[in-house]
Amino acid sequence: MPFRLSTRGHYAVLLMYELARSGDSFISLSQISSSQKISQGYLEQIIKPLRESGLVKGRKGSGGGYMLAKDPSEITVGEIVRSVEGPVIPVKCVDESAPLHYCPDNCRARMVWRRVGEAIDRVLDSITLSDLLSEEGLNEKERRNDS
Amino acid sequence: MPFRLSTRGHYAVLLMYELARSGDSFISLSQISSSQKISQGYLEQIIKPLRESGLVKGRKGSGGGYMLAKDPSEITVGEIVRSVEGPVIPVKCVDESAPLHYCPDNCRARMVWRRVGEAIDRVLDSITLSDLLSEEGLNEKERRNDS
DNA sequence: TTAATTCCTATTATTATTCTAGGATTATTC
DNA sequence: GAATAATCCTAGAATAATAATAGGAATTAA
Repeated sequence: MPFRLSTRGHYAVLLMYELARSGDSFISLSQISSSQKISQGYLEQIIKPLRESGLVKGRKGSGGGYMLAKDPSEITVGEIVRSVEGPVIPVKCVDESAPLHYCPDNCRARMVWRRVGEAIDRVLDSITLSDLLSEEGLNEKERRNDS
Repeated sequence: MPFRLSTRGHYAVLLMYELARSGDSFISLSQISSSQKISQGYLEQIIKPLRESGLVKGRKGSGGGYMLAKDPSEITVGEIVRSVEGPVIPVKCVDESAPLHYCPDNCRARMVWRRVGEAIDRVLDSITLSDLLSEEGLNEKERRNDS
């Protein structure tokens, strides 16, 4: 199926949502692993880039864990997904950073893929963790966008 | 990278674009295979669902090949992509057709994935093969959408 | 009848994703 | 200060998805 998000990005959002729910305290991955039924080792790999891009901070040792490094209202789903999966580039031939973007000749459709990527980013960037915390907020936003 | 389109969908659009360019004559896959540098066997697999959903028609035998079954203005990129790759469902837990959509608990983000899928479909369905034939047409549409 | 093509299915090869294993480091708690 | 609980790090195995190949049957035009 086209345009799938791998579990990596999916779990990353879930993970960040759980941290957002817990506010100002450190939560261990083992807690999230057992509550969300996701392998702890996999979570460790997923949270690494989130830490490196300054979205979460970790504390080692007993009683340690992770917590958000910013207010939930300042973290978008787009930042989370791009942090763990890289930029949204539906088709290689629209990758600006790859100078040798080989594409079977005459790919007139490039514009389409570029626009798809922008549309995805627009949705992802319009939703913050605090929107997810209150379903009300999310639905309001939706109503506003659809009108 | 997230939300990627596989070569299957990419090639399908390329293929349909080539057929659209050639108008009312049958074009063989071997021609497209050599001009676009795509394996002919792979093209055969890709064009099968396109034929089954009535977007192209094939003629066997010498001088045979494929041509569009409708006017290019009546074929959208969305129809092509969904025909060869299935529906746009970024994350399993928003798949309506799968009754057992298991999702790690409390997936508040479902709304996000649903909205991403809709945004992708909106872009894909707004562009027809005849839009691709004239770059002008495509750019005009873009200007209209962005304003 | 021959050549060119679609049409069909199974299998292999390649790549990407998901998960596991094992350990090093750091902090807390007893 | 020792035990424990956690992050932090890397390599690799297992699994799944994607891309490509192979070999042929059926059909049509020349």
